[in-house]
Amino acid sequence: MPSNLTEDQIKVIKSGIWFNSLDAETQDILLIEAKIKSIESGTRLFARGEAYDGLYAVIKGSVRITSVSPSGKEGILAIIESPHWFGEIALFDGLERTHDALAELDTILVHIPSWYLEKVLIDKPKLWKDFGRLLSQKMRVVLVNIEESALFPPSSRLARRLLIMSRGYGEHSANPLDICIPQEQLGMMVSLSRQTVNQILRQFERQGVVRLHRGRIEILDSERLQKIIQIDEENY
Amino acid sequence: MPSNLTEDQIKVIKSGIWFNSLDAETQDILLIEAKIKSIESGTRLFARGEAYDGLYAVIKGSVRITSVSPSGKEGILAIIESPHWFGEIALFDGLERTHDALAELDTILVHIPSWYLEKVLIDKPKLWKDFGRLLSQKMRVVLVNIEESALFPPSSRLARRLLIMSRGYGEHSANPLDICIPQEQLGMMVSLSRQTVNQILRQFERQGVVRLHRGRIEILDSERLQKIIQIDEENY
DNA sequence: GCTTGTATGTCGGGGTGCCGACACAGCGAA
DNA sequence: TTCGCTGTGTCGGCACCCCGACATACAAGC
Repeated sequence: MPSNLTEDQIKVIKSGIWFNSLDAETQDILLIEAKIKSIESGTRLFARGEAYDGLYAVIKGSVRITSVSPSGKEGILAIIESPHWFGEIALFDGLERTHDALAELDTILVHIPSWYLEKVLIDKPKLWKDFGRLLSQKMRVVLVNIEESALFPPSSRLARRLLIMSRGYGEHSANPLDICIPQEQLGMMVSLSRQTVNQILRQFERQGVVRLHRGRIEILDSERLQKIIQIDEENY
Repeated sequence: MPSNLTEDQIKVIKSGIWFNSLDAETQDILLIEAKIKSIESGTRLFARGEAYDGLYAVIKGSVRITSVSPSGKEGILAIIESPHWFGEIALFDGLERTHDALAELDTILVHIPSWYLEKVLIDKPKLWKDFGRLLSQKMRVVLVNIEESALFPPSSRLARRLLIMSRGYGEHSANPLDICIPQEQLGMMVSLSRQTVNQILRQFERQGVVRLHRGRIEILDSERLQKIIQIDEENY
């Protein structure tokens, strides 16, 4: 398997549900021209409006997908972690990037350049379906987001986000139960101020479902948290 | 061209940018098994959680894509009008419908059943890319939505929505300049109460950029409206 | 140790969007 | 015409979220 990646890196990539769903041959072919890209914490990978240059997957660290308003407000769309892919929206239409991508920590990425993707896709047009699955998967996540922020109260939005993050976006089999993120960033994800986030979290803590630490939130009882959400939403 | 559609109906379908971008042969093939579906105003076409059954296009009338919270709150994701397609999210993953689809008026639809789509896609896997383009197009719209509601003030969100609707989602070449929708529904799209929507609209009216009617909003000066948005957003 | 920087906990004030309420206007049906 | 329905215009009170401010706590570096 001619590739620029180490055994371990390939193992990480293959642990992702989506990549693993591809047949073995396709997996190998895609990785032929894949390059490792290491970026330091805080570095910008790409910015909104830049040209599409291919797909990325996170091997280690995490990437924050954000957008900034003219007045300087920042909103976090998502935080991409270990075996996940991103940057596929522009794959189909070739248009510009919609968001900024920033490394949260020192981060290692795999990059498949667009010229190579195009080449492979000419040989294997059925692969379009697989990339489409990747896209539709994200679409569903994003639609849930929209619905939440439109229909649910702040506390419920926050709690839902905690549960999502604790499940590691559905791919980590182990339950980390620890969410490593400052409260302010949580706020940017659910459109709440840091203070409000803190207030709600403290309430959860008083109810015994989470424990708060510096830069970290520990989920103690995700089932009770679920129930709290339900009650919240019904009386809204 | 063996088809169940009338000449006029086919003409409407072909006036859509996306469908028209397909090569002529593919267009014909897709329409072979297309069926016309007429539904009365207020009828539900499908509901969240139902099985995927294929793609739809609006010929006449309009379809409201909504979701309802447990407490009964309703949010409007989009209103699909004349030459537009919808229902393609589930095409890739085969999962359930994410939203309810309701006819706003007496509506005529084209339906391509899923079994036939699958058949065509086996012969023409490159078509996956085209459906992916459709999906990514919607993804971009949805992402803009998210950003707006997270970062911009209510007045700006409302104004943006007015401009989008006046452009007919970018496909009507003519400028209708008339938006036929009650203020309450506008509110459901931008997460504002009817009263707040009214207040903002009246302000726009005083500034001379719109005129309000019963169930209708007339855009008088879309450029000035644009400027108002900018100013709004910068001082938020 | 001390210092610096970053994250958390908490308070009070101010703005603003939501809600209930009510009047009224346009429009179709009896 | 007179209902009745639906959409609009408007007001006041209330809740709640944001923001500024400040104290505190933890972590890393010198």
